[in-house]
Amino acid sequence: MIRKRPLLIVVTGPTGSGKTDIAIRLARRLDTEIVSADSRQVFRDIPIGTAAPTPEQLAAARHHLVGFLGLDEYYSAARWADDARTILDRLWQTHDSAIVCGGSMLYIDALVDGLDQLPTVSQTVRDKVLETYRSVGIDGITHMLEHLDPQYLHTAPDLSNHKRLIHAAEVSIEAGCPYSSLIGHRGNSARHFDVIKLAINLDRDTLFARINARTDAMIAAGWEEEARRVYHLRHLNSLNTVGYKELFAMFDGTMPREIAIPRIAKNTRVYAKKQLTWLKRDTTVAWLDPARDYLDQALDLIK
RNA sequence: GGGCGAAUACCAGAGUGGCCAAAUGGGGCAGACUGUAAAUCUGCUGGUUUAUACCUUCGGUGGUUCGAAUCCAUCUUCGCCCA
Repeated sequence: MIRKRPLLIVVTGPTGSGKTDIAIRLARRLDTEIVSADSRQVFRDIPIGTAAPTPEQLAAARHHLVGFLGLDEYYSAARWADDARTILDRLWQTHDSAIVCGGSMLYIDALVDGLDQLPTVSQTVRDKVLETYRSVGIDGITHMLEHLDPQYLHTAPDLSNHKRLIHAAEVSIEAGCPYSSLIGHRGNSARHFDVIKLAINLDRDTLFARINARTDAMIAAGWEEEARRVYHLRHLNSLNTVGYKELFAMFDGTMPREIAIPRIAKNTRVYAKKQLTWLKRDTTVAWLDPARDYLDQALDLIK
């Protein structure tokens, strides 16, 4: 297959839908490699709880951006997109295609559609805004934005979301100009590669049954011991994650085991639903039919 | 056989005369999303396509009352206690 432009094949779908297996089959078939698009699998030391590719899977196809970061290291969609681009560009020197596989939809969009250029917020500014939030609450942040970026307050889709308000305030301070003046330009940077997005579409019952079973399997595989080893780091964002939150609460004694384990499965289902909501509005997604062989469909679509 | 208590929406559970289609939690459904996103946030969850509107609900039936999930009678079921 000779292509004028390199091809990026995105394999995505809700958690527990079997993305990794398909990506590996595709990679072997196309003789290429996989870049993981998973905001938690990037971290070291938590492979069980993040359902990271197993050693066997890693041996079956070359994976990138898995388990390479310390739990205390800062990371973001923008950084991931940069890292992914670096790897992909290198890959495309010797391959026509490459695969991105994962369920972190924001990360995938950052790579495919680009993000607006924003300054990286310094720790000083971060602390300052956070201090305001802690002492005055979300009203304090809203008040800051009335001066920093009143426009954002008018257009913000959700004024109850403190994380997003805080982010707008931080960026405005760091950049010295309103956050809203910096965004809205993404997509301007023309891609030099083609993209095909494949998403797995299992029916809800099947997907949820798989998630429930996987939760049990992860526990059986030693998830609790893994979580205990990182318990002392529980305040880190990297561990503000489905599963670890519930296990930590269980270790703390604030949540009984018979509540915690089912809740992990439940919160994973909720997460899967959020991923589906995100994908649903992405009109560029090609949904794979679970009744047919995924690899055949993928290969048909790539032609 | 006798005594007491309880029956509320998918579940648990508040409510004890009008402000109740009924708190709260769980579960479910739907949505938002451009820099820690497996995060964070939002809406709905009796029916009527919309509703500051109407209709049907709080175990069954019958009453009292201008008005009942709330009071009375009775029946049914469940729990506890005494035999």
